[in-house]
Formats: sequence, structure tokens, C-alpha cells
Amino acid sequence: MELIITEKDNAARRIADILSGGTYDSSRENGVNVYEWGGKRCVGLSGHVVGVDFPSEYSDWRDVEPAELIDADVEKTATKENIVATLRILARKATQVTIATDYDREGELIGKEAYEIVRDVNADVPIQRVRFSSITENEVKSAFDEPDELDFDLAAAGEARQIIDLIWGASLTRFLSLSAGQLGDDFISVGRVQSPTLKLIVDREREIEAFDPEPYWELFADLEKREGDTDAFEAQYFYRDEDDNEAERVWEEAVADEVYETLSSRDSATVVDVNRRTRTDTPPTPFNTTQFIRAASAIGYTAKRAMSIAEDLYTAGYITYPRTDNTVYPDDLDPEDLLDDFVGHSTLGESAESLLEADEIVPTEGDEETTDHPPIHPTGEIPTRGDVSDDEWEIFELVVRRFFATVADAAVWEHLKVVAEVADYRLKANGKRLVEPGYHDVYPYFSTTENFVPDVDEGEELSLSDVELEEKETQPPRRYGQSRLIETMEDLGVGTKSTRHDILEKLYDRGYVESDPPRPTRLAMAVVEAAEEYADRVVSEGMTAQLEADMDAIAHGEATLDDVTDESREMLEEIFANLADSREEIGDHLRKSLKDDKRLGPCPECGEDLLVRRSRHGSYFIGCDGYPDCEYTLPLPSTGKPLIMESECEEHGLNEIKMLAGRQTFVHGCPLCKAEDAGEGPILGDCPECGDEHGGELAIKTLQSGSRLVGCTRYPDCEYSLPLPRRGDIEVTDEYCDDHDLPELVIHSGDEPWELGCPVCNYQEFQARESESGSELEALEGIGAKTVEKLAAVGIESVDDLTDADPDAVADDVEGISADRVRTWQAKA
DNA sequence: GCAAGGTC
Repeated sequence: MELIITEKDNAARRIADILSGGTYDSSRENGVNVYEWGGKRCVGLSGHVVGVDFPSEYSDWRDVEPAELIDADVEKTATKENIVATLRILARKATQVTIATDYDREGELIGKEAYEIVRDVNADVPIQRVRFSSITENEVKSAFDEPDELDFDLAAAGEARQIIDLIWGASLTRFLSLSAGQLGDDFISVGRVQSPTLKLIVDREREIEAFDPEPYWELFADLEKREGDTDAFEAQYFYRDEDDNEAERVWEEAVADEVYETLSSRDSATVVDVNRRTRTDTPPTPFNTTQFIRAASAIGYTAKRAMSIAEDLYTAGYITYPRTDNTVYPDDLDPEDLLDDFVGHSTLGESAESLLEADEIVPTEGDEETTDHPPIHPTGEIPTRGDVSDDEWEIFELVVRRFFATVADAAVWEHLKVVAEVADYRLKANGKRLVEPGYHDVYPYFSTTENFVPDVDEGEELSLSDVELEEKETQPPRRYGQSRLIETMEDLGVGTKSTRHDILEKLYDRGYVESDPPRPTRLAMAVVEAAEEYADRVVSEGMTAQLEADMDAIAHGEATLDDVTDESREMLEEIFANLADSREEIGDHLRKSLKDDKRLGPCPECGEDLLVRRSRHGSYFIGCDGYPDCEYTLPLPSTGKPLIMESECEEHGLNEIKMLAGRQTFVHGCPLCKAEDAGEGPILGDCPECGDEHGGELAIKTLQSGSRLVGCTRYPDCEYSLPLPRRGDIEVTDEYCDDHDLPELVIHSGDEPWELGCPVCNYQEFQARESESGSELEALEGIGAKTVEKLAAVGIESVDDLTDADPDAVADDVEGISADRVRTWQAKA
């Protein structure tokens, strides 16, 4: 029995299909698919099924000095036990093992991991290795016809990376976390890839913070032909700077005014130069992961979302493997055959048919040609619109159209530059026209905006009008967007096609960046500063560059795994020697930055800082840093995680707050304004729960959701609350309840005012009735206790009340209840 | 509970 091992299930199934001619049987062992035919079995791993870690005696962060990790053993343990177990069972019975993991360095290491599992249970079985760049019949069959050996040196190169990454990452992460006392979920992490990426973001932020805007002026005017009926076109003033380059920005106001005066006083300009040229706009190259993410981001997808959709489309068989560096289609991809698959399709067919009309189809090629996977392209399998979500379809169409574009013709633009003179001043207009749309016809994601400038002749007089002088300011550099960051990581050689987008997510998870485009927190800046000072290697892309060189040396037999890891350990020892004395200083700085990230501005009561805090129950609120001397608090909405925005409230000097809750994310604004204008209405009296002890008071409140209640001003510390109806004006009368010393309330909605009375008495009466009429309501099918409570808050307390009620009014008044539901209940009642 | 790299 021959056993074939692949890197993933998907590859196992496709190889089984090719080698068996579609006759394989599949079964499941321990939740792992096994494909079987004519004396062969094929099983897929799930990437690495073993991982490196320290022995368990190193696992308590407080008991182990971080520096001890440098020389600790590094063990390999199974991380996917069911797969390892299955592999062991299959390997025992095997008479031949073939490793068919991906054709790249990490694939070689995964292959070696499988090799060791096999060897452990079967000391003698021959183990061979096959390599292929894409899972197509030709490639796979010829790979299996000429099997090779595992490349242990290449695998060792990968192991060196694992060890170095673990030792550096774990020891420095623990050091920073311990120094700042951040030991829970909020540890402070450092790593060979995440930290240089974070430094990119932090460096850009430093430029932005240091930026000093400078004013400048630009001048525009409209030009128009005197004859014919063409439209006017816009021209811009320019001059020659000291390097004889064309410059449009005027740096002195007086000069700008002078030009403006002159241009405004004239009504004509003379054409002094006409320059026409055609430009070829070559079609884009095939998608690798990075370029795919970039294109998806241009149509509104985050890196994470784009990859997640691509993975789904891949698993469903509509597109090829989405993690690839390759930008050259393999030889066995026949573009004509693939185009044929789209002929006749309702939305994609027309483009495919037009492309098939070409005499010759030659796809574009990028610079990178790798051995692991082809560029991302459609497989020819087309989902129907019902099979996939709108987002999936949009991404599928992007991949299809990108493939179309790579086999389409170039586009041709005509550029027309006109220079006209007014007195000693010059104006220029740049026109462009798309003469041959070429690939743009099948790939509508790039801008094809034209700019109209008419045909003019040298010496021609044009009329001049609408002179405008615009004052502007130089702008700071822009933050990196997610896709730009991923491209930069690729340029620097940091991370891999499979991990770059995950690294970005990690920076969000660790509290290092917020918002989109990612903005670094103060914590991130402090971590980068500390690393720059004591462990510069770990924030520099140079560490990866050196590691790559070392890995190449191991792969080529010029160095050993021990040579490389020993040297790396020595460097880390030196770093820790320098760090030892600065632990407290680093910790102080990190702690201060953590606090800065929670700061909103001054407390209106005592002037200390207001901070975003979390209550014991996990809900967020705003509290004063002066606590317990100052007990000032402000509430925050209960949905989402608060993000402190850059914008400040002019009235209170507090940063505004955004509540992050996925699709339900919203801007809450200044929490003090919110509390003042919407949140807290009139104070009714002392809070019966905490009034005596803490001085809490009851107030009428309107929540973010629009629902209202009588609640304690010390919320969220005190959660005492009483329900109020959603609609109607609330009148606070000057009649007081003897029992509770609270004013009686009247609700004005519709014709008859509803005398709710003392809110405490009202609630108590409601609770008393609940056991009787409440159960009466609850007896109706489809009404639960929660609903009974909601209905009571709008005065529906019995079955009679319910049958009398207007379903539409109830639906309006009560959140989460539709008029139809009310009608259903009425029918049952 | 640390990293980065596979994969889902």
C-alpha cells in the first residue's frame, strides 16, 4: 500500500482524482479525509501538524527569567493530534510513502515533519518526495514518474527560522510584558515580522506628528477657443523653478497676488506650445496575493475580508489557491480554454467572447515566478448567483476580470499638453483621451477618466476667464492603508504571502493600531521606542534579511542549523545583558503609554484625566484618574468597544468616542455632551439603592437606542433602573409620592394622558400584577417573560389591554416587536 | 497566555 501525503486536504483530493482517473473512494479517519484507489491512499495534512515550543517548566512567565528562554530546549509537539494519529495508523501499513507537500521551503519542512512521524512507526519504509508547481494532470503525473528525495537541508533552514522566531519573540515579549506588569490577555508582544511592520506605521506617524504645514497658492483659469463651439477647459499657472523644473505652487502670497492681478486683468492668452503624444497603457499582470489584496481593497474590502472570501472561493473550487507569490501563469494554463468556459455566461460571457476574437492570446507576466502555486485565477467553474453571497460574487468577478485583463490588449491614451502665455506668465492644460480602451473594457476597476482639452494651434488666441487663486497648505504624509502596508512588507521581504494580512490583524488585536487606515497607539510608539533602543534588530527588516541569507546558507550546505541558531542566541544574550538595568524604566514608559491610550481629556470636576475604564462586569465607562478622591463618571453605550478618536469636542476638550461593533459601529461623540443633551434629563430624587451611601440620584435617561428609563446617575456603578415608555412626552409633576419621595409622572401621547405616578410605585405595581395578569399574558403562546415586561412598560398588562391595542402603535413603541406578531397574539387571545 | 509559519 502506497501512502501519499499532501500539505492540505484539497490537494490530496485533487491528486487522488488525477492519479486515479476519478475512481478513488473516500473515507474519514479521526475526522481526516483519506482517498483510496488501486493500492494507494492519499491523505492531506493541514500545514504544520507539529510545532515548536519550550518544555512545560518554562511556561510560567513569573517563575522564569525571560533570558532563560534563550538557552532553553526547543521541543516539537503535535499541534494537530487527530491528523498525526491518522498518519501514524496509515504509515504503519505503508510499503511506500510519497511526500507531496507544497514546492517551497515551508513545504519541505512540513514534508520533513511528516517524514519523522512516518519513520517513528515504520523504520524501513521507503520515503520519496515529489515536487510540482500546480496540481494539473501533466505536472502531477510527471512528478510521480520521477520521484526525488526530501531536501533535509532546506527543511533545516525552515527549522532554524522556527527556533529563532520562538526564542526572540517569546523572550522579548515576556520581558516587556513583565516590565509593564501586563500579564493577562493584554501582554506586550514583539516579533521578527510584527515589530518591523509596526515600526513602519510608527515611523510614518512620527513624520505626521513632526509635520509643519506651509501655506502656498495655486492659480487656475478657464481657457476657451474663440471659434467653434468647444467647451472651455481649465488651465493652471506654472513657472520654472531654480532647477528649471515646472512648478505650480507659489510660496509667497505677494507673488501669487501679483500673478492673480495680472491674469484677472486680461481676457486672452496665446498658445505657445502644443504637445501631443500617445501612451501605451499595458494590461496588469496576474494576481499574486498582494496584488489581489490591493485590488480588493480598491473596491472596499479589508485585507482580512478579501483573503477570507478568496479562501472560501478556493475551497468551493471557483478560483485557484489564493496564497501565492507567483505572477507568471504556468505553461499548462491554456488561456483560450479558460476563456471558453465563460462563453455564453450572462454577465461574464461577453468579455470572454470579445477576447477570444483576438488572433493570438498572450498573457502578461509579472517579475516573480515561483514553484509553489500559480497566480490566482479562475478555475473555469462558475458559481451561480445563488451559490455565493454578493461579496463572494464581487470578489469572484474581480479574479475573473483580472484574468481577462491579463490576456487583453493594451489600452492607448492620447495626451495633449497646451501651454498658453499671458503677459510673462504661463498656463498649462493637460488633456487625456482614451483612444483604445483595450483591457479597460474587460477590467473596469481602474479609472479611465478623460480630461478634455480641444485641438489648438500654436499662436492661437484663446479667451481667458474665471481666474481663481487658491490658498492651500502642504499636507503631512498619509498613513499607510492596509494594502499599502502589505505591499511594503512584501517589498521589504517581511512576512509571507500567507501571513502578512494576519500580522496586520495581530497588530489590531494587540492594541497597537486602531481604525482603518491603521493608526498607532501610544503603546505601539513606546514599544517601538524601547525596541529601537535596546533590541534594534527586532524592529528592523534587517533581521529578516539576515535570516533569509542564513537560511540560504543552510539550504546550500554552507552552514548548519546549529551555526545559525547559536549565533542568533549570542546576539540575543547581548541584548538581554543591556536590558537588565533598564527594566523599571522601560516598564514605567510602557505603563504611562497604556494610560495615554485611554485618556480623553480633563475631568470637569477635578481637572485630572478622564479615562476609558471597564467595570467589574466588563462594561465600559468613563471615569476619573483621580478616583477614589474624585468619583466623576460618564456612561458609554453598551454595544461595542470604545475607540478614542482624534477629534476633540470644542466645548469640553474631550476626545470623541466611536463604538466599534462591526457593522453596527457608530460615532458616540463627546461623552459629556451626550450625557448633557440626550442622556440625563431632570433629577427626580435620591436613588433608593445607593442614595444614602454614595449620593446617587435618579434621573430620566434616554439611551443610545432611543429607549428611556429612570436610572441612577452613578451608572454603571449602580445599575438601579425603572422602565419608562418609549414614546410620549414625560411630565414631571410637583406631586410627590409619600413612600419614595419621588415626583409623580404623566405621559402625554395620543389623546389621553397616562398617569404613571411615582415610578417606583408604578414598577412595584407592575411586578405585583405580573404574577397574575402577567402570567395571563405569558400563557399566550409566543409571549415570554421579557416580552411581558416590554409590553407592561407601554401600559399593556392584561389580555384585554392587548386585544384593545393598535398593533402598529405597539410595534412603534416596543423595540423588537412587529405589528404582525401583535396581530398573531390578538388572534390567539 | 509568548513568534511565525502552515491551514480552515
